[in-house]
Amino acid sequence: VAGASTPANSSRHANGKKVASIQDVAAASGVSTATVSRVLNSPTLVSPETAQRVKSAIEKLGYKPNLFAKGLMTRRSRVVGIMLPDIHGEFYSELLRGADEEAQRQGYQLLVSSEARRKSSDKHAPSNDHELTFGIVDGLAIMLAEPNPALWKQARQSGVPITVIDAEANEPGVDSILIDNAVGATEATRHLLSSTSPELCLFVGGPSGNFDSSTRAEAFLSTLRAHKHTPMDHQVAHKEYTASWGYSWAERTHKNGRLRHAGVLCANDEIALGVLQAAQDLGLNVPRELKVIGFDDTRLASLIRPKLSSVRVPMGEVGAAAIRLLVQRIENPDAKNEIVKLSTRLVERESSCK
Amino acid sequence: VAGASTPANSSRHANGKKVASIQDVAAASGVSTATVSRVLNSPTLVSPETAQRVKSAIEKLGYKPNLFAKGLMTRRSRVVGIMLPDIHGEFYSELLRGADEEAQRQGYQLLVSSEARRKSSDKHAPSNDHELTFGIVDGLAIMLAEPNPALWKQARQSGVPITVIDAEANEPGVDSILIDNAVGATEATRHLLSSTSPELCLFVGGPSGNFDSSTRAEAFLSTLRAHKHTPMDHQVAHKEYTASWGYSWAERTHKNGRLRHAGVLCANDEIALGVLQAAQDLGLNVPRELKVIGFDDTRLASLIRPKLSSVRVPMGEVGAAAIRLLVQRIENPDAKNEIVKLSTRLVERESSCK
DNA sequence: CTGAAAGCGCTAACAG
DNA sequence: CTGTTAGCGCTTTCAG
Repeated sequence: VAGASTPANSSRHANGKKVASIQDVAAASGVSTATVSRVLNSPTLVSPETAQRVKSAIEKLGYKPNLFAKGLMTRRSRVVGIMLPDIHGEFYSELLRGADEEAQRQGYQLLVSSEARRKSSDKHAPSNDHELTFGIVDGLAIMLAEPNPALWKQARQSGVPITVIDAEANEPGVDSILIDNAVGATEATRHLLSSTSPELCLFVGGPSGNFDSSTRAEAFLSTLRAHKHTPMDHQVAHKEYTASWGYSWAERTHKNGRLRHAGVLCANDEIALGVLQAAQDLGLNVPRELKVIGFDDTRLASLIRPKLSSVRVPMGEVGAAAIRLLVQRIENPDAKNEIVKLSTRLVERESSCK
Repeated sequence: VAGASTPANSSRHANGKKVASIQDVAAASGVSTATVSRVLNSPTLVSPETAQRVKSAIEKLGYKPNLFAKGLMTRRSRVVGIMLPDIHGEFYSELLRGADEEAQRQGYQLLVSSEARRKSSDKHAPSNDHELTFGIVDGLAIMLAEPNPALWKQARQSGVPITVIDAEANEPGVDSILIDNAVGATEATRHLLSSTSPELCLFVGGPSGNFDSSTRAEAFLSTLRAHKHTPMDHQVAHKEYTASWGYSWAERTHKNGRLRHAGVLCANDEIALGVLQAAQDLGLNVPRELKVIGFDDTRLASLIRPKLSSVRVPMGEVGAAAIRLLVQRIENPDAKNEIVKLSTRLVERESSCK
């Protein structure tokens, strides 16, 4: 085994470019492939001199380990997947950023997959899009904003460690990240109640099946009850997470004579923005004649005027926690289940002050 | 080779769970592994009866091909990487969505990596974070919003096909997606000029090194010159892509007596929002006493009041085009270079009308 | 149309 | 500390 200095065994990429393999490095540095492998993976096991020789060969040849071959042995890719209902929007975007940062911190790459993908295609076809996702990742963080048994089943079947965001998984070996919507929603409702009587407090929700939206509505109602008020049907409405829904809701409510002097809690900031705009168009002064509180505390909230009070949801931390738990489980599959509950809190701004 | 119906050769996941291998399927259906492989990859080469038998075995065993082994042979992962300066924000978020949708359409998964990752860690350490990214992906779309030779070099060395977003790569085999900032910026400037004299037109830019921001500024200046005006220094300012920069710029400009009756083109919508808010606080009516145009046409633009005129940049399409070109090149490495230039256009709203 | 056999590039015992 | 050896699970000639 001579210290040949030119790639002998070199292989090639799919596109035809040749790449050095571990064999080439071994040959070039006059050691066995095992030693090269050790230099890379267990440096303590190899003598400094040999290590140095191997390293220069690696450098010279521009050697990059073939991750497929590596993964075939180690059954690890150092890639984690994250599956979200959608990728776009302030909300998911911040979550994704948090996840990406944490993945980076842990030395993992992030494979992103939005569920929106599959919606666009045939809903009924049992698409196997995700098998690919599942196949290569070491673990999967999956956000279930509403019930989705099909997706859940598919994820479980994949066999990789899973972390669930936003829903509680009662299965062994599955960790959960929960958002404590109740705390913030209660705080917000109490804040409204400090200047508005219970019967004038209103909740404008998102999709009725959405976990977050319904938990927020529930907390709103409980708080009203705690204030000796039995909520009436019209005090809670559900539809979607958009400004135009907020706008139309406000118009209609105003027509019914119920908007002036109301205190409105919205299930997200966009809805709140719609309400705010309707108020402006209807000539209602916020906060004097109408108090509005949003949810999520997206950048929007502090950017618009009047500045929107909003319940802060730490989306970045949610994403980070999901990845953190996931990596923990990947590296220690038998650890006991963990549930991280991230709190929310009201950020008071102009739109709700007395 | 009997049709054993229980996994004989079954292997296990990293977490200890056992999984069926192609061998198990072969045994269970009484064929060779080669045939199983053919059923999956070249169905035409195998008789319908055999295929059926194999398929049921696959189904029964819940067999999923091991993508590492597969990749080791095929040198393909069907994963493409996308590397962005940041993940968060309306802008990148929309780009990412477009990329994800296109990847889905093409049957690829999307591995996301923000450059922000590395900034957080030591800037000087020649981090090898990205080797991982590069190692497993079949190709890489990389956005270069400003010069970054180090990253570029690393990407090129990886050997995988590359598509560049926002910068023109003059290297063989590298495709580019360009945003035609000039068209929209010119259109916007002309629009301002229709109601404002050239010396009252102002440009508020983002970071001075940013490609987009400087191209927009350049087009702004050219248009002024085309209108027989020699721009003065104060007519263009650069700093950052934030509302607070827009706000402070507007305050200062007002103090200098140059804001009233001005026509302002901003390098993005957030800056424009800052200008709008300053105008409001300074008691300037928009659009009567001040015209403002943003850039990017993010959701923000149509959400705020007055509604912001803005130059629409089709970020979703940028992301989609990047992935489309990339996949094309992966599947046909020797095709000639392609440059896709996506156009921009002014969307007139309230903030700039006469 | 199907099987046998040869690896892809790497890691991980097991010896020395 | 280092080399030898035996695969990981799959695809792909090459023969039938």
